[in-house]
Amino acid sequence: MTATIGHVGERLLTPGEVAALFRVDPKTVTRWATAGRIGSIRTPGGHRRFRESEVKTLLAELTTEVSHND
Amino acid sequence: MTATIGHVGERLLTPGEVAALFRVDPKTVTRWATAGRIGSIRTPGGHRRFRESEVKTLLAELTTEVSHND
DNA sequence: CATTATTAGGGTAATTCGGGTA
DNA sequence: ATTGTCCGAATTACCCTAATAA
Repeated sequence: MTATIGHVGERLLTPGEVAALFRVDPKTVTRWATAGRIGSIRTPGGHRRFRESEVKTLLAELTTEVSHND
Repeated sequence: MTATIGHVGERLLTPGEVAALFRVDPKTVTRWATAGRIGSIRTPGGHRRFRESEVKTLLAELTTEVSHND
């Protein structure tokens, strides 16, 4: 059975995975997190993890950017 | 409120469950315990168990939320 | 008692961090 | 202002076998 852990049970992505989705360097993803443009969860060791749902939302917003061309 | 029950009855999580929450390898959770970054209980056989409340608290403390308003 | 999955160990790659720079 | 890269240091991931858990 899968434990129902509310908001904490969100699927998480590594910096490298997020970077691959956006086609940017992992360091850039780190900067987005530092700048507060994307939420992040830190491991006790200091590495970042990102919410898959939030990443997908940001990716969807990129598609919307196309309409700026008028 | 409940009388002085302390930590008795606390739900315990396995290394694999904690690892899934942080999106890390179970071995990494073991290192956290060894390094004293997270408290752990030992089964008579030597396997580690973690307090759910402590894990959730840790997750909450290391989480950065972001409001997407531009 | 037998089976399957998970964990403990240890060792070695791969990733990430942080700062500084282009 | 944003991103990419170089660096050293730290953290994490994957490999194995034996033991524990359920």
